[in-house]
Amino acid sequence: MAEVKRTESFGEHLRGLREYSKLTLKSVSGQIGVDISLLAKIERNERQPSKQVIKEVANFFQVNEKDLLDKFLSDQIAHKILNENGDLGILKVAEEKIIYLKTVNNGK
Amino acid sequence: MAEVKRTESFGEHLRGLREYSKLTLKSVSGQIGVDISLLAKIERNERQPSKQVIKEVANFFQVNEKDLLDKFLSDQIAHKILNENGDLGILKVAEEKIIYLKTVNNGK
DNA sequence: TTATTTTTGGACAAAATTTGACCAAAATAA
DNA sequence: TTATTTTGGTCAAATTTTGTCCAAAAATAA
Repeated sequence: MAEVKRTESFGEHLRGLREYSKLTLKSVSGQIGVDISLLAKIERNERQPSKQVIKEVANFFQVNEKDLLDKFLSDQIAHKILNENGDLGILKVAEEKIIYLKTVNNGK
Repeated sequence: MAEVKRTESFGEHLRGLREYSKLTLKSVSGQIGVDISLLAKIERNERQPSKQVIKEVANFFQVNEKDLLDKFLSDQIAHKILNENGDLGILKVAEEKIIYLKTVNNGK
């Protein structure tokens, strides 16, 4: 199996899965029903995958869908902070807010 | 000065600043040139502040603009993870990605 | 109480962003 | 070369976000 790199982007990961399987974009795009050009752009992080695409890709490559979604989410967060020039400390604050909101909205 | 609560949302913070100053929405909205209803919604986290609004608010209340922006950013990240049901571990991964990308894109 | 002020909630169109689809050119492989 | 694969760009449709406006609700003052 391809090695797991934590800093790898969603697109890189997806491309890795496909190349490891020795499949072409055409083949994968055909089987999961996603436009070939769109899929190529997702692999290059030029377009975002929809939830539907993430699900189909996970099924197709037999990987955990939640893990894939989380990988995509961490990409989005990293890029948001990078292009807003946000401080790294934001992440700790965000974590506290999440924990706080989870307990406050407990039940709801 | 009003106490600093780390888990406080951007809107709550903004409302706190205004109430601490004993000013009405009308007064503040008039002085910074933002529609009163929009400002009220921002305080209730029903609308997002634009960068411009954040800047004007920071100037008006004499608080650090970057801190305010970071407070807003941490809100956005917290909510994103909460409504995508993302794992808390995402934050650590995002941090690694940010550090990685900063060194990789060093100079650019 | 009534009158005034303040805040909220919703509707609306304009603007901005995101989406999937398509096709031709570029790059790679046979 | 030819065939295959990947890339880069355009496009309109769909979706989301934006600021503005107004009326109702809530709070405060008289």
